[in-house]
Amino acid sequence: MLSRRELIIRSAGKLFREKGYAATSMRDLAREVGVEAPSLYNHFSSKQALLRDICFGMADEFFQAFKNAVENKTTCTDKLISAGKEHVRVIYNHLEASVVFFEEWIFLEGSELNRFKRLRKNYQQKFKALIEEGVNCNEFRKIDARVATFTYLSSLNATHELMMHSRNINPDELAEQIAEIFIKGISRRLFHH
Amino acid sequence: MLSRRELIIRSAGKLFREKGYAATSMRDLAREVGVEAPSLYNHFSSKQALLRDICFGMADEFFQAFKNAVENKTTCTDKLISAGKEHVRVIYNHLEASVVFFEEWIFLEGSELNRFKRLRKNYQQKFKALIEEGVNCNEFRKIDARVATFTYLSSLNATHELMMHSRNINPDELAEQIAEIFIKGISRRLFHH
DNA sequence: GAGATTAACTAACATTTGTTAGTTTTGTTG
DNA sequence: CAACAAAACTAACAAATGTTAGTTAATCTC
Repeated sequence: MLSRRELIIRSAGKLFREKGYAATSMRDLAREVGVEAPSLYNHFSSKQALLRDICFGMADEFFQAFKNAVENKTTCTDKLISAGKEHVRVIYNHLEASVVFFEEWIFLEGSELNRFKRLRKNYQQKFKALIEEGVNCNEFRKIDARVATFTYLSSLNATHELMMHSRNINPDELAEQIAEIFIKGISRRLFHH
Repeated sequence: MLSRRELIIRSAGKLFREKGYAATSMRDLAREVGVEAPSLYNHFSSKQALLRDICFGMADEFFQAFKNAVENKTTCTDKLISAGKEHVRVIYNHLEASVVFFEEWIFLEGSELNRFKRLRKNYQQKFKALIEEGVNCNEFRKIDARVATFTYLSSLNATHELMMHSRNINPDELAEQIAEIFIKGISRRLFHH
């Protein structure tokens, strides 16, 4: 059973994704939940608080997934593939919220905005570190780690668009294919993996 | 010299990128231009018309750039690299408007929204066709062209974020690096190109 | 079943929104 | 300089916004 609070968050995620945070009114959200707008304030202190919960909730998910992904893996290649898979799996499991996480975080206000940016940078940094390590130990070619990180993550992030439009896509396979292209692209030898 | 109309479009691009279409008011835009809000209506019939001009103007740019990119190129590899470079160059030359093109088009209304989606699909199709051709003539591995297209384009599109934050990046070099990773990733032999 | 908590409701608020009407200023052309 | 067009202005509109106040219904605890 879905708690009231959970239902509101989920509905907010749906609407924020469809119409964007700014274009979604509390009355829109209330209609979706099946309630009058002021009732929402019994569960959340503000519209901003809803966005905050979604964005930072998703941040937690991504960090947790990364942690699980890399443990028990040895090579940078394996770690990057696994992290990519887990990343896409999080998106798949939270299709609506993850779009909010990717595209609506700009509407976070004040210190929360900065906190969010810091978290995001931190997460990217984890991927970058793996790539740099791979370069240093000759697992990968001498590439610009910044550009490579960026290339990999933007491909992974964009999967939400694919999965949104055809829900029966297998996220593991999708991530696998992206990872394969990327890893081959930065590897020393072909058929390395 | 910047025509009045041009100045308004450019300011709208800047604000739509910074705050999003929905969260940018005509009064915000007027302040940016240095004028009162109703004066804007001497140049544009509505807020929506501004968005329309930006989005479809950018679509033209991308299509034109692609056309220029592939002519006089023979292999699929060369075409894909060149198209990638031109694509990133368009983004670089219109940093603000291109972000609007990528992220704010959802606020297009009615038939314009559908027309835009069609254009976008059409453009992606051009890349996909190149990749499929490359697979058929054994230039590339047997990969899923849909996923590969998607991987390449999302990396290219995301460059706006990088270039926005450090304007002195060389767009050609950036595109070159991304293309190199991607092409190696889908090629038959390493050091093929 | 009394009392207390939770969560819904209605009514209303001050602002902000895109846009129109009508008027005045500015700049160009004969 | 007269005439005209372009583009600015002020005032105002109806609608929508996030949120608060105050109240009532439902649910749980003892």
